[in-house]
Amino acid sequence: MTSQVVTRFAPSPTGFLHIGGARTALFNWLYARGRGGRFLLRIEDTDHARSTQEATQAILDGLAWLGLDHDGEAVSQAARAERHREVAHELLASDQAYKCFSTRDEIETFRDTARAEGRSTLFRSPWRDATPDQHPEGAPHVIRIKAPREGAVTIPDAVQGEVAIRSDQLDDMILLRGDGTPVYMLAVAVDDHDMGVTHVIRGDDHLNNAARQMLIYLAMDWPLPVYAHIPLIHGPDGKKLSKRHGALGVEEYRQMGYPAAGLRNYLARLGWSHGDDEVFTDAKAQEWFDLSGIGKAPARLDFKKLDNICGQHIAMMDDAALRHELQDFLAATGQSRLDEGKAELLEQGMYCLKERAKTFPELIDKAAFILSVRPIVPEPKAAAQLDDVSRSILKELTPQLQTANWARCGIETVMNGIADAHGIKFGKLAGPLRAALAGRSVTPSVFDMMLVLGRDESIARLDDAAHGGPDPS
RNA sequence: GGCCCGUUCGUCUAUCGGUUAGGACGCCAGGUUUUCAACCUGGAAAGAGGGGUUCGACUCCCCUACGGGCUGCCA
Repeated sequence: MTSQVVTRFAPSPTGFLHIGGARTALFNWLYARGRGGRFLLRIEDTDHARSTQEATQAILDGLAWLGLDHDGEAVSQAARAERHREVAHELLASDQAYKCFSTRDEIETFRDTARAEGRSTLFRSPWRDATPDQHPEGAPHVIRIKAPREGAVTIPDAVQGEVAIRSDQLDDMILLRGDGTPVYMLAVAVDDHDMGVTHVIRGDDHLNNAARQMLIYLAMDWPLPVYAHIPLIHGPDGKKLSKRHGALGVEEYRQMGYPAAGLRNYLARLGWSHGDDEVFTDAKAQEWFDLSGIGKAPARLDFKKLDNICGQHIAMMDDAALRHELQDFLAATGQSRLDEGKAELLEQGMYCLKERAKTFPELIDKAAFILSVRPIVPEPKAAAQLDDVSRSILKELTPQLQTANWARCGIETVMNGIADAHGIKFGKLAGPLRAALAGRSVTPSVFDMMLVLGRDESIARLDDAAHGGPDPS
């Protein structure tokens, strides 16, 4: 293999893993994984003031939960400062960068007058063509790149097409600050190159930056990566995603009980499509994902669709896997895990629950009949179903169930028999049975509940209901 | 202000010069049903506006409007 695909996700550790960042990571992951490539992680922690260890951990946790595994250790950008400086000095040596002694005040003044005169505010340093003997001895200075003054830089972008930025829009950006620390643009270009990144897939807020970073590639004579600037995600109102839209961090989605597989699927479809395919596995997503399928317009978050996709994923998930994810969800939300007995029963009953839930809390709610223990205390609505008449029917029912063939058809036969004997339809019986078995008026099928609970537990619950009540005498 | 990017049903999107503009979510109606859900059937619903180019534009070009981004010794 001559050219292995290498992608990367490069978040700055200033907070939790943003849902938009998660999608960027997903796209990079899908692209690399679908091509037998490598997916790298780089923490852009060069801003010491804002970067925190907690944020780094939160990002790592978020990626882990989402199942976006990266290859190798996460790279700390800050730790590579020496290498960034090295490149800056190489550029200086080859006369493609220069020392600039302009002070912040001077630059400020330059911008003010430029603005006042309606000219470009891009700073033009007077030091660009100065010779070393003109440099003030030991004065503080930054190192700037010599950006081309003529022509344009054209970014070949796999999503946006060829985007040309005229040189008069590009200033001699700073490479090394006055204190010698490297600036973001330098660090990104150097790191991407050194890490062998072949495809830079990132938010289109970096589209303009790509031209600046290309300047470094060009000056160093490095081969360019393939750029793919993807549109950002917007809130349901079409505005830039912000706190008022609710959930921003993937951790919040986890807390809400969305399965990671469903979130991956939903996020993948946001801004990317493969014909009419809506619901798919990771394997399919990896197989299908391609830069050419990415759209150019920003997409809005739609929780209704997220719900639906997640519901479908829960429905198609393996019962044992679902059981474990549910336990993890409970633990992650500070709830206690189910004991093994309940968990086992839940797994057995999963077949009649999983097609009814879009999130884990919903699944747990639907599983109330499994999780609750006798005596079942019916909710008001369910209690209303247990009148004297239905109680007496339940009393009749239990002995018959005792000897019934404990299978769907066997139970059904008994139920229909009882209903017939009382000249009612089975539907009339279902309400009281729900109340007795689950204490609720909305439940899965009564047959499924009885099958999952087993003969003894079912009969015990029916007995409880038949003999309970406000005035048994 | 300058530059860059974007604009198909309410939402996610298909279409890559010729289609009754397709699908999905949601919504509405009907059906099935043992409640809810699920499921089945049907329905309403779109090319931002204006100019070109062309035999023919959602599709190509220009303008406008709107939205977003960049324009830092932030990342």
